[in-house]
Amino acid sequence: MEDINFYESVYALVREIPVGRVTSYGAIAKALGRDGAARMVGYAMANAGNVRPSVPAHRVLNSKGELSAKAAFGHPNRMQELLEKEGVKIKKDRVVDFKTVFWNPLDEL
DNA sequence: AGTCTGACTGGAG
DNA sequence: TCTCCAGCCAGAC
Repeated sequence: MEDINFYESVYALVREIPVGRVTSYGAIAKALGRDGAARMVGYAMANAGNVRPSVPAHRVLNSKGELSAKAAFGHPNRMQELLEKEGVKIKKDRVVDFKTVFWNPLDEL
C-alpha cells in the first residue's frame, strides 16, 4: 500500500476491520509504517464522511478504547449505537473488554 | 519555507 | 481510574 496516498491507505485498512471488532488510530498508523502518526490517522478519518466507498470510521477508537470521535457523527450517541448494533458493548463512552474486541491489523492481516 | 492544527499516545502525579 | 503534559506527523495556508 505504498503506491497510494496515506489517506487512501488508511481508508483501505479501516475497511478491513471485521464487524464487531475495533482498533485504534495508533495501530493503524503503525500498520501503515507511520508509527507515531496516529494523529494524522484521526485527521484523515475526519474526512471519511466524504470518502466513497464508505469507511466504517466508528470502528476506530483511541488507544484507551474510548469513543473519541463520537462528536463527528452528527448525534453524540450515533457512534455508540452503530457499534452496539454490531455487537460491541459500550460503557461510559468506552468499549467493554476492549482488549478482547481489539483487532490488530499487524496480527490478523 | 514557516506556522498552526488535530477523531492521538504513553508516561507521570 | 483520572487529569495534565510533551512529543509526534502530514496536510492546509
